[in-house]
Amino acid sequence: MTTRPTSSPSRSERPRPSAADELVAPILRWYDENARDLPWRRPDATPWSVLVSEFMLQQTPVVRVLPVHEAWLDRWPTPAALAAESSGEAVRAWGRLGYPRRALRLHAAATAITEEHGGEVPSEYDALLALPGIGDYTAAAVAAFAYGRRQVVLDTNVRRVLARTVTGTEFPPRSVTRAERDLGADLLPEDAPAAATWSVAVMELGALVCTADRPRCDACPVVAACAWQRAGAPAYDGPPRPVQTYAGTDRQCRGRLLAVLRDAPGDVTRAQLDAAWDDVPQRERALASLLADGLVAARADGRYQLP
DNA sequence: GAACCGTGGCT
DNA sequence: TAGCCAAGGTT
Repeated sequence: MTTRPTSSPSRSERPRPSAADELVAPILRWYDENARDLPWRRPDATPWSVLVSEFMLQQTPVVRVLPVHEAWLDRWPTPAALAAESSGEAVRAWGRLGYPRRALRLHAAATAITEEHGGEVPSEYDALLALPGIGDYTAAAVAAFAYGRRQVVLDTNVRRVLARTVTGTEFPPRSVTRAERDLGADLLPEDAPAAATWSVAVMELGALVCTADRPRCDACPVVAACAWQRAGAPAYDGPPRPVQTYAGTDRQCRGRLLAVLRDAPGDVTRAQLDAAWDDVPQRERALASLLADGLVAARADGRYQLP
């Protein structure tokens, strides 16, 4: 940390002159005392374990990921082990985590890692980003958490914490903005390992304390410095968030059809699939999309199976 | 940028 | 109850 003279131009240009000093150290201390003991955070966790966790954690709560992640690593301890099996086995092992295309992409990523990276999970952001199913967040997260690289990690937790503590709004913008990236880069500690710890610490604070609804501000290590709290915790006044309907949608229909395949030991008949959903046009549409996605395979004998 | 892609727990 | 939310990515 550096001490800036009060007359420094850089100080007057910043809305919160010492945001880094006020936030980083307290949050690191808080994390040291409050971090959950998660398998993919342990010292002996492999980059593959971290990668698998990041795929599974996309839009899925930790508690549901834990048992599937453990079984997955037991069965496929390396990318090559997964790549050696059919993608259908990955879809089956994915269970009910949701968004089963992630299982397909994880299998594809394992194949690419095996064939193009000698079986080792890449440590470079760009190489990770080029893998199937890996976008900006996951590439940064794996580089930081598996390899200790210095990366700006912006997930929904980090964005919400920064929106509140620094920007003073209850929620971040709908999509990541340049301002958020700049802020993330500003706050990131210079030292690479410290930067990685900072990133996971902010994520943890967002997951456990600075939650989307009913944040536990009484337990927050930076409540005194929080711009949102200082402003009186004004209610969110941005555009309404789109309601995510589910019942009766194609997504639910796809889920029902895939569950039939997942729960069957081998292949299934068309009649078995038909029994899972009444609306015929919707069922046809859903099955066609599952086939197009590669989540279901049609057999020559008219039956269906996982790929 | 918007739409789409699962699932289950909570309030 | 029904909306809301959970470590996003792809098209």
